[in-house]
Parts: sequence; structure tokens; C-alpha cells
Amino acid sequence: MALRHAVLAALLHGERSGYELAKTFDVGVADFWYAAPQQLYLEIAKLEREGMLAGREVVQTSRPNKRVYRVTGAGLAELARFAEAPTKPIFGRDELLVKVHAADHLDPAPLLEQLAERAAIATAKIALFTRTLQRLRGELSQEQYLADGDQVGPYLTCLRGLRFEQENLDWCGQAAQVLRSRAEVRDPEPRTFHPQPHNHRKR
Amino acid sequence: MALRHAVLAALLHGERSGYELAKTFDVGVADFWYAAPQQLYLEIAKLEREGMLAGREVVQTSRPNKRVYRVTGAGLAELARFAEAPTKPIFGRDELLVKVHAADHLDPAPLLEQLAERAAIATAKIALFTRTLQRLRGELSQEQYLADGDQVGPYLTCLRGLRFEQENLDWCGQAAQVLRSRAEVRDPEPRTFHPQPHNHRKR
DNA sequence: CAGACCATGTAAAACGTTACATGATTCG
DNA sequence: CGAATCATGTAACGTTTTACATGGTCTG
Repeated sequence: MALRHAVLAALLHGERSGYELAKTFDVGVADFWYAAPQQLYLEIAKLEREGMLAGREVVQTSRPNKRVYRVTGAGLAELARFAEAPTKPIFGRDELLVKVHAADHLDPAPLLEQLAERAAIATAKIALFTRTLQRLRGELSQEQYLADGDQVGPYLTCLRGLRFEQENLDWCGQAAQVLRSRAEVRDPEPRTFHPQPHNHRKR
Repeated sequence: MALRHAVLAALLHGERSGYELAKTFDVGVADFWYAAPQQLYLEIAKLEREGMLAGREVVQTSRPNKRVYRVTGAGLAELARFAEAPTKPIFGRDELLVKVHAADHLDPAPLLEQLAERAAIATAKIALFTRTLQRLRGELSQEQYLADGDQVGPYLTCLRGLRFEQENLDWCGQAAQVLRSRAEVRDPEPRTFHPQPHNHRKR
């Protein structure tokens, strides 16, 4: 049980519908948790049955109605229990890093493509997180907001997401540059790459 | 199917036993993939049955024997297929960030403890990754190694892990400082904290 | 009027975690 | 001789992903 706490935490600052929640989780909730929409609907339904969320219907003209949820006392208590329990280690799982780890034995071309793609995503997230931070702190400077603001939790996690993506972007650039220049040296005509099984190249 | 590629990638640079592999995966393979030992034994067995790994018995005196594995041609081909397929988005999942996200509604004391713990882990990983990088590049400077070295894949991913943990450490410090100073203002006697359900504090 | 977005789900399959199990050897 | 480390697994359980399903509205 882990997603439930992420859902509770995300709903602390005001009511949201399953769909709205799904959108933020789809982006990754500032990069620390991803969940598919279907998972969320399931989890929300379960949390409501258990009395940790209270839902209410919002009638909308010109759009399908929706059901918005808020965290109940029981939900907050559950979150508090979770917060006091020992934290599990980070769950880093990045396919791109697996690919780069194997780069010495693979065709560099697809890796370069995917590094570029990842860099583009990182750039988009940086923009998104930057806007989110500005929106949260409003008129205040970051220092002022961290001292006095009323949503420091989300501010801090968003800050982490921002820095993570900046780092990510930076690294993608470096990795791409390294792979590119090595590919040129090894093989000036990029079409003719052949994987080199296991021969640990001696310089 | 995802762990299998991480296993294949990890085995590219020389033979390892299940146990040895488990140790590196337990640290997180430079923070981009974590797996429990049991999971690895399972996956290794499956990969060997499918002909992607070739195992061989190593007899040891003064220790239980072990079985070491290397990647076969089929394994490398599978990895190449994987590398060319589109990459799934990052899988960030960090319980501590969920907790900090909810910080405005929680007792800061356990969060501070856990931020300190996380910072300690990050420090240890920084040391570990720094040593790993030094070991890989040997006499060479980083630039030279990235241009000429024979294991740039692992070097690049380890570099990413290092930077990630440096960032992590930094952020833990900042978050702890913010939560501490706010706790003092709000409640000079730390024993008397009571969660404040939902009242969005107005400045 | 097609494609994007709003809105919510169910069911089956794949994957990952936890608990259980075993047994040898080294170090203090 | 007890604890730590080496070494390898099985079984049950819980979580996540993927595929399937549906239907209304808004924009160009």
C-alpha cells in the first residue's frame, strides 16, 4: 500500500476529481510518483469505501458531471501514521539509464535519439515546475514563501522535481555528446554499426 | 518485462553470480534500478532457460560454490531490441517526497528524522559512487576517460547517480531547515503539535 | 464531423515484494 | 559459539500495467 498515501497527500490542498488527479499523476506529481488513471479510479473508490475520502457530486452543464473528493479525518490520521513509519528507499527505475549502461555494446544511434527525446521532456517539465512554483509563491520571494507560505509541502517537492529535471537535462546533454564523439571516432559512417559482443576494448 | 534488461545490462561487463549481482542491485545499480535478491535469482533462472544467459559453476574452497553468468548472443540481441524500442517515462517513486508533500498537515518531528536519515544514505552513496568512478577511470581524467575509456556506459550512469544523490542531499538539508524554522515559529514547544486539518492558513 | 478532451470504470495478466526456507564458512 | 557474510532458492501475496469498455462535449 503506497499509492493511497500519494493520493491522500495530493488531495490535502483542496478537492479534486479523479480525472483532475489523474492529470497531475500522469505528469508525475513533481516527478516523485506516477500512476495511470485507471489505477487512481480504483484507489479512490477504495479509499472512499474505507472512509478516508469523502466524495461529492458536482453537476456541470456543458460537461459530464464529476465527483470531487476531500480527505477526511480518518484519511489524515492514516497519512500521519504513514509519515511516522520508516521510509522505504527510493525507487529509481529508469529504462533510459539501463540503455545507457549498456551503451558500450549497443548501436549509439537509437540511444542518441532517445536522449534527445528525454531532454525535450525534461525541458517541458522544467517549464511546468517553474510555473507551478511561481503560482504557489505569488508575489513573495522564494525565501519569504518558504518562511511564511501556506503550502510549503508542495513547494518543496516541486522544487525537488525542478532540480531533478535540470540535472536530468544536463546529464542527457553530456551523455549524448560523449556517445556522439565516440561514435565518430569509432565509425565515421554511422550506418555500418555492428554490436561487439563482449570484447572489452583495450585502448 | 523490464528487470531482465537491467540484469542483462549489468552482466555485460564480465561474469557475475546471482549473489554478486544482488549486492549491486541492492544498492540500486547507481540509483536507477532496485531489485531484491529473490527477484534476481528468479529472473536469472528464467533468462538462462531462455538462452539469454549462460551460467557456469565455479567451485570455491572455503566458500559455497557459486554459479556465474555471462550474456549470450541472444541476450545481447534482446538488449539491442530493447534499446531501440521507445523508452518509458521515469518511474520516480519516493515515499519521503509524499510525506514532505503533506508536511503542512503533519507533525514535523518524524519528517525531520527521516530527512536526516535520507541525507545520511545519500552521503554514503555519494562516497560509494565517487569511489566507483575513480576505480573505473583509473589514472585518466574524467574527460580522457569519457573520450577513450572502455566502459563509458557504466561511467555515465554512475555519474548520473552521483549527481542525483548530491542533489538529494542538498534538498534534504534545505527541506529540513525550512520545516525546522517553521516549527519553531508555530510551536516553540515541539511536544504539543496537533494536526490542523485543512485550514488553508491565510497570511 | 473528426479528433481532442472530459469523465469513469472493469478484468485479466504481468510484475514485484514479503515471508519462508536452507545450509556452509569466516570472524571475533 | 553467535553473528555476519556467502549462496540460492520457493510460495503467497499485493501492486501495477495493459487491454477493454463507454459515452458526452468542445474546437476547428
